Amino acid sequence: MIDLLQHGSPSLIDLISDELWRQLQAIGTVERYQDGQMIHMRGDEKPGITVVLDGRVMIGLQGSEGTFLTSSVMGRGQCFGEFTLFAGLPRTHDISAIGETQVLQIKGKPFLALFNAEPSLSHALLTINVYRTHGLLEFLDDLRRLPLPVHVAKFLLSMSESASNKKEIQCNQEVLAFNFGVSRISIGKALKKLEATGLIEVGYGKIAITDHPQLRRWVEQRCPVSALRASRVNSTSQ
Amino acid sequence: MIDLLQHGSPSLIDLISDELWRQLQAIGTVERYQDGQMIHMRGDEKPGITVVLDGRVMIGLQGSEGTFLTSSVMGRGQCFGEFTLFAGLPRTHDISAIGETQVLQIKGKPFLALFNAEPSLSHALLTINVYRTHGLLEFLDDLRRLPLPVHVAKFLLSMSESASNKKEIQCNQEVLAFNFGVSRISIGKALKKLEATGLIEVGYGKIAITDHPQLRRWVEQRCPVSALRASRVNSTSQ
DNA sequence: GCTAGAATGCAAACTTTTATACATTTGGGT
DNA sequence: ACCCAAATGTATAAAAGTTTGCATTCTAGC
Repeated sequence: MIDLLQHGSPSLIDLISDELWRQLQAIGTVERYQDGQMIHMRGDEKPGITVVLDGRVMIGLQGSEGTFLTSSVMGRGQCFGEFTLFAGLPRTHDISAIGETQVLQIKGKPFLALFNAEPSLSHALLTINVYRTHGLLEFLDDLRRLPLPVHVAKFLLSMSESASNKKEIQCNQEVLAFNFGVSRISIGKALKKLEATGLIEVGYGKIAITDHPQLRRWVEQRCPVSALRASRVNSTSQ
Repeated sequence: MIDLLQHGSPSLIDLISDELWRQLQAIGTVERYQDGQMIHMRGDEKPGITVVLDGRVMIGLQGSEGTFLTSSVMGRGQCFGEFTLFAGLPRTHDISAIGETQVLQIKGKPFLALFNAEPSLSHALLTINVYRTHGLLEFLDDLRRLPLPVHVAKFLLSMSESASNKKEIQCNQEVLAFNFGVSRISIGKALKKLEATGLIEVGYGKIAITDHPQLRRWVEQRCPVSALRASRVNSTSQ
């Protein structure tokens, strides 16, 4: 799954202890949603944290006539809503379910109470947000500095690391194009260019990385700084 | 000052109590740097938080040919280094002083101790990072969706709010161009277009907003959520 | 197997952006 | 008041990206 917020950032469930996770579940309520159902709407005033338990949620903005512009997609363990809690502002995005989805909904007050009592929870939240900030900054940097094919290659590498199948990334070119803010045609050209090196293979709704280490080297040679970071995620949980 | 990380996000000093600020100062050490002096280097392993006390710091990457590519500039009250603490990775950027600069350097261990004992500190840090994430996401969204002149206008508006002088933004076109990832020429054209509306005035190393509310309306007319491009980029399921 | 819908490939005309080069303007410093 | 480096304006060719339209390929579902 292609995503700017999620990619590279660890999940809340992975970052906290089983005990703390149980506590969170105790103060929250499980909600079930059908495919396409709205979970939150832009402008909602109720602050709270949501954790995806099962399925996926789509974060974006509802356009006119049912069109939806996605900013982010989150899967199991990912959480969102921190902005309503820590910035004290209403929801900035619409959030809806992809497929049958279960989420844990935790209201602002009980969450903050636990947050104040459990440093490991704030530690985990901070870790997530620090990774998100960092990932976004780096993506933006690359957007400004790298030619499209190189940037795409780098992104594919980093996606493949958090994917279930390391060799193959499940995404169509249109979604990819939107992430990079360019047209499908441009992405197509960039992918063709990469394919010509023999390091990736463009499929139908998927992209395969045929030679991982070689592609990494190819990207590193083309980055102005040796900017490809090791993706070592050591959860500093206590 | 033009900056993606800082703009819109509150400063640490503003977010915490005087008492907590004193405690932070007690466990940190004040360091002084001359203009251009290095404060941290990419790759440094020492984790810690730094708070700018006076002057400014430049966060960026040393390019291949001795050039410095700025990612961010931070002023009094802003803090950085959370990534070294909460992601457990070495410094990802070079950081150097702009002008005579004082910073409060707090080592990882004492900071985390205070962090664990004081929920208001973690609350403040989270607030900062949540704002940063949000600001970056929105900027990225605008980059993909808005024509350059509209995006520039929106950015100028948001900059002017955190500027010392609300009517005038101190920045040259080259810096602006880098922030948007386009050439100086493109920014120049966009600014000329905006100037033609009479809502801003382009000066030498500065941009003046002549009619704040009118410019705001001008931007809103051109990027309402309801009028987003009706592209079928994202279907409800994959 | 078929088939329909989705995804991709491709080409031509086009718009936008870039790079380059140079002229002009500005404003701080001596 | 002058000088000069920095910032901006402008022009043109080249490169990159977009739009449009349609052909082709793939795959899930019957």
